Amino acid sequence: MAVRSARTRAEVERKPRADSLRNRERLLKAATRVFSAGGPEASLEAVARRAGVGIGTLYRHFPTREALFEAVYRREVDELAGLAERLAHEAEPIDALRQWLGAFVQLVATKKGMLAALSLAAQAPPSELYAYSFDRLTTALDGILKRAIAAGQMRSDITPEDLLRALLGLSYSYERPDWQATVTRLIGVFVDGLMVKR
Amino acid sequence: MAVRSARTRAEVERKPRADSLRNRERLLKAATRVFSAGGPEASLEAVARRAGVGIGTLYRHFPTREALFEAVYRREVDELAGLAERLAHEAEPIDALRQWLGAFVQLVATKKGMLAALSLAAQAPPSELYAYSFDRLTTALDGILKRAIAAGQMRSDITPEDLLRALLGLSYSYERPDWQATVTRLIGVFVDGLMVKR
DNA sequence: TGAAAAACGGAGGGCGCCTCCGTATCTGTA
DNA sequence: TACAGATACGGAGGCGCCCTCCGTTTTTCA
Repeated sequence: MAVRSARTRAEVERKPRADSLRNRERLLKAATRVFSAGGPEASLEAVARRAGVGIGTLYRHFPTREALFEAVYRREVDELAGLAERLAHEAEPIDALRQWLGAFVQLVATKKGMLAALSLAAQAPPSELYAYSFDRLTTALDGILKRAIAAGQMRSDITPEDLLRALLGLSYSYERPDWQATVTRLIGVFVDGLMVKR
Repeated sequence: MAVRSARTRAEVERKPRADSLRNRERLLKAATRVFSAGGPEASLEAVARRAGVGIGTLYRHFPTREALFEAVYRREVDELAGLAERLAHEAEPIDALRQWLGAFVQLVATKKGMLAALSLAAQAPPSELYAYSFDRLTTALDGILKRAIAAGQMRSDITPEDLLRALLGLSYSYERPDWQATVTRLIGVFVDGLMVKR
């Protein structure tokens, strides 16, 4: 008697192992530094080394380079999306857009890896794993765009995806001397083009 | 006696060896195909294999990936630049610009590697080798821009380099289903933004 | 025709990708 | 506290690519 459980299995969720959590955290920290220094094609083995973890462990936690990227930059993406949502309510549509774009450039200035991450996300659809980042941002942007269009201030044939891609593309000259000014200027031109004539 | 030469050396240019010329040609042909299929990071060993040539030979002819790229796409660049020069004389400035941008997109559609090549050129300055392509295009574009600005049809704070970079960036969503339409639309928006307000 | 110059080609050392599986560690139960 | 099963670890190993180096082959020129 007292043998209460017996088949309790299969539906019982164990809590994640402590070492697993610890390693995941270490990997994220290491990846942040390595990507930030070495760009999007930095060596994953270097990440594992820096984390003090076997390469197998890295791959178990993050099956693809993309997955690791996304995990590293998810927080940034969330913030960016949150800002868009806030601006959609608090500012005039066109201003909201300009402010958000400015914030984006600002962010890229400090977290260069993010641009690479999002660009990967924006590329080929095969990267199913990226859905999160890209969706999150386009959805948030959509709020701003819809209002601007409804207010008759912006042309209606540009989707949030278009805008995001354009933004990513235009930002791609980062890594040059005066890039930030240049990119800001280019984005300004683009926004001017978005505004309804007159 | 009869020993006429003796120190004739050092200033005498021999004609290039026939096999060298032949191999160079083969490599260019192979590279064109391989880059076009595999994108900018295609394997150089694959190029050598396809050319039926040793890897050492490839490296002797083209010491860097960039050098090979440039050699492959130099002809295209020249054509593009030539078109810009012609358009600068034959068309209304803004039209000339639109036509040239359209031609660019068209070209990228068939020679995808070119986009990668030019993008590399537009990146970090270290790539001395790219100077040619980038200079050639910006110079040619400058003709169109100058006229448009002089005619009071275009804002004056955008340089040819800016425009080229923007073009490259905006084109970067190629490799997706409907990219050509999208890119054309985005470029259209950008040009609208370039035009002097009303 | 033969010697010197030029070019060839691929082996080899290094590195990164990713998989696979024997071993070590942790968790829940009694 | 002890132990069995579940879970995670780690790195060796196979593969491909990068690039260099040098012994061998081919071509040129006199």
